Amino acid sequence: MTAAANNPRRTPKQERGQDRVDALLNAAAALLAEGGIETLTTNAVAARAETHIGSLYHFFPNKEAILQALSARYLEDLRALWDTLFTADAMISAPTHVLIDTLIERFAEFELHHHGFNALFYGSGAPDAVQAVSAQIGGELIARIAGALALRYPDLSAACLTSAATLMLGAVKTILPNALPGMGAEAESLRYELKRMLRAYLDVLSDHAG
Amino acid sequence: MTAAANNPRRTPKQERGQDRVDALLNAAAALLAEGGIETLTTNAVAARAETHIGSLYHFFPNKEAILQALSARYLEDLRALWDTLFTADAMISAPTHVLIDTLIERFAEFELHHHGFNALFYGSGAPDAVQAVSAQIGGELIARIAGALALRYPDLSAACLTSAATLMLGAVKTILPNALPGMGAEAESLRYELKRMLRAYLDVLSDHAG
Amino acid sequence: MTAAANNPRRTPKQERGQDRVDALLNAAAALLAEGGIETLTTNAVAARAETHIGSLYHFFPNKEAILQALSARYLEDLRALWDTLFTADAMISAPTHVLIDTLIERFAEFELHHHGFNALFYGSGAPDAVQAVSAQIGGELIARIAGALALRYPDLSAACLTSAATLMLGAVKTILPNALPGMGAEAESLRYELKRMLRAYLDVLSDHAG
Amino acid sequence: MTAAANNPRRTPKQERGQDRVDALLNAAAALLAEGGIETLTTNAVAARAETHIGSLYHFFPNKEAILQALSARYLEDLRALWDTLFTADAMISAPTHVLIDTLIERFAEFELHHHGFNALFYGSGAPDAVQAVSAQIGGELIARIAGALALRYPDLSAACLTSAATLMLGAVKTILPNALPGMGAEAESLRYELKRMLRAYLDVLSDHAG
DNA sequence: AATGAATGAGAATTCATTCAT
DNA sequence: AATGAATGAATTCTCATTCAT
Repeated sequence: MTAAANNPRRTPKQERGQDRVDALLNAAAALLAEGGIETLTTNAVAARAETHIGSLYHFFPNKEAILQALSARYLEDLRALWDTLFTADAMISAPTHVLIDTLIERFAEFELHHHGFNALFYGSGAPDAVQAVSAQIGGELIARIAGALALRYPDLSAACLTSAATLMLGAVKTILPNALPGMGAEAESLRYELKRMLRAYLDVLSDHAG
Repeated sequence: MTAAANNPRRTPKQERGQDRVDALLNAAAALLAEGGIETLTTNAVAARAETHIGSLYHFFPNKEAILQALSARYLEDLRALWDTLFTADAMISAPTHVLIDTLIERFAEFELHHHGFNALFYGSGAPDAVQAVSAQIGGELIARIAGALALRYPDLSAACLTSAATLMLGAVKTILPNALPGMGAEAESLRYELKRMLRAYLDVLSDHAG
Repeated sequence: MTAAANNPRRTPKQERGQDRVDALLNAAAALLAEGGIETLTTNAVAARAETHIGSLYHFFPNKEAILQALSARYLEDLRALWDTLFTADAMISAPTHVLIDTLIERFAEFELHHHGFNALFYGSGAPDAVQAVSAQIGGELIARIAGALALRYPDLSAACLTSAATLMLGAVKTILPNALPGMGAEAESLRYELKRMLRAYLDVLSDHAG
Repeated sequence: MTAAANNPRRTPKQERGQDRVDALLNAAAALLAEGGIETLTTNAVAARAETHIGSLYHFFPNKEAILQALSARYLEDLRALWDTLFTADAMISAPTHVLIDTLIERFAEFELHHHGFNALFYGSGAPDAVQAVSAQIGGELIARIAGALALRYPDLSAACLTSAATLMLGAVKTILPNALPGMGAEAESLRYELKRMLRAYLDVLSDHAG
């Protein structure tokens, strides 16, 4: 259960191996999207990836390692997305409503294209393995949000920035999964109000002594 | 077998039964508080309640029923609290910051006094049984929040009120468990920012066409 | 893996339960006798006891606990036997050859009547679980032998007595399983020589400054 | 693929093969010494030898073959040692205490220098594969001890000699691993007593009608 | 009603061995 | 010969639920 123990059992050195790893992660993501962590059993992952339980353990030392690898893949894509959207320039000069719009809409898109991300990131009452992975993603996101806010609101204290980031991420992560495009009128309304709330919050954020 | 049989005034059966049910629910709540849903096994509940697995199934048809009963108990207390705090009068005439303060502080208190409530209500990536129970609590709370908001913002559409309520509850439920009194400076800061966010949101809520 | 964790999961309170426990231990002993620790799988024990794997784990928290319970049963019988044979009187006044004869023959009998004892006690290159149990039995036996020798050779130091006891027990435990009555002429010869060796050793034991 | 092919003097294949075999056997010995037979998995052996599981199965048809090869290597060294120590001359003319001293001290040394030997030879409750290998080593040693004793005690029957050899080897093999130099005072005492026992036994051996 | 034993499907993980490249 | 991915039976252990007493 140590960090070291969860490294991939071995780095696949053959193409076949990398394919398998991908197939396994895709299978895990699909299961996560469909039935949540409850249905994510190692046997199910192997079956879904059309391989065998032994192969799964050839590449991953245990179940948690699968979740971590999946999380790493998500984080990578998330970082790439972030770097595109929230450049220093944008954080300093873009109007608030644009920032918020971008945040919500592009994150919604991300979730639509990354099955399983929700189950992984939004798991609160979940197994420790998921909690850990979720915390890792959350930690990085909070740091990034706080960092971006710092550019825009340079007078705020670090503590205040972190709280604001935590708050904003919390709101997004709780609401967004039920407010994705294509989920109906209620979802649209929710997304709209979520934006209003975040905008209103950012508008008062600088009033703060920090 | 003798003393009891000769005692005409022994505790009525139903009361004994209710005691057992309470003990079982308390046990479930304690387990939930300590180890989350993962550790809430039927055998553990029975053991913790100092009764037997057979007895548990006398009173509850299955595991989910325990969670539902527990949820019902929480809801009862929650309703009582709500009725005290958010009367029509208060919703109409109290200043926004008082409403928000009350909401956050009294809910925080509630959570501190209701072990296991968090695990039950805040479970996202959790077993279906918990999801269902959580949705039930959430549904009622959203209805009440929306109803209360309707008194204060009579021009808003039902859809908008529901979205606002969903949003507010979502923010509270995600942030509060990590922002309870006694959890340190970071928690205080988080609670403070949470209040600011909700206040800012309410302040813009009436700007809406609905 | 702690000692506490290996206590019986619960003390069987119904007759059926104690029967099951006995059946499980007998099954474990039989498997041990027939195929050694290798064949002692929890499923095999349950099957042999004509019960189910779940029942096994109803009574024993894990595999090691089975071995420990079995070991406890053996130890009990062993203690009873020892108390009969090696009274203080016998240790002081019986001729050496009688003591040795008694030791070998009665222990041989014990082994014949306690299937599985060998596999449990004589396991050197075995799983940790067996090592531990074996060490427990060995420790008690060495203490008893040393204690008995102390009565007979009061001038010897504790260290010398312990070494002597270790030595004697080691010789017996290695040789006896291959030298039981009914195993043929070679076995008889071995048993005979074993007695000679132990007698010779006891005869020189008192020559020691200690 | 080029340099090697152009080098007419590259290492002959067999030698490379022998190197691999040696590396594998050393790896097996190391694993045996460190964690016993339990940790000796084929994959672990390959990894430890810095080769691959496929290569292992190039040289050994199965796991048991590794143990047998290792055993053969030990036997070779053991034979060389034996031939040095227990010449016919020594067996006939050396004083008993010198013989016993030599036996114990040189065998102890052997064990210190041959990691894994203990696990292989002293395994009683162990997998069949080990049992077989152990029996092989034991058989040869008993034959040699019996043969050597025959020179010293020409009147004894073959049966008696074999029993005596079995007995002596049994005592040594059980006690010695816990009585090696460098293991502390208790170990010294044990080794001392072991010598006394064997000496006492040899001293009475010739009293026998046989 | 109370007790607690019984059931068995299913979960995670291991490992000797095979085989395609 | 070397590499390392593939295979899958076997193992330990869990837990919701049923049922005999």
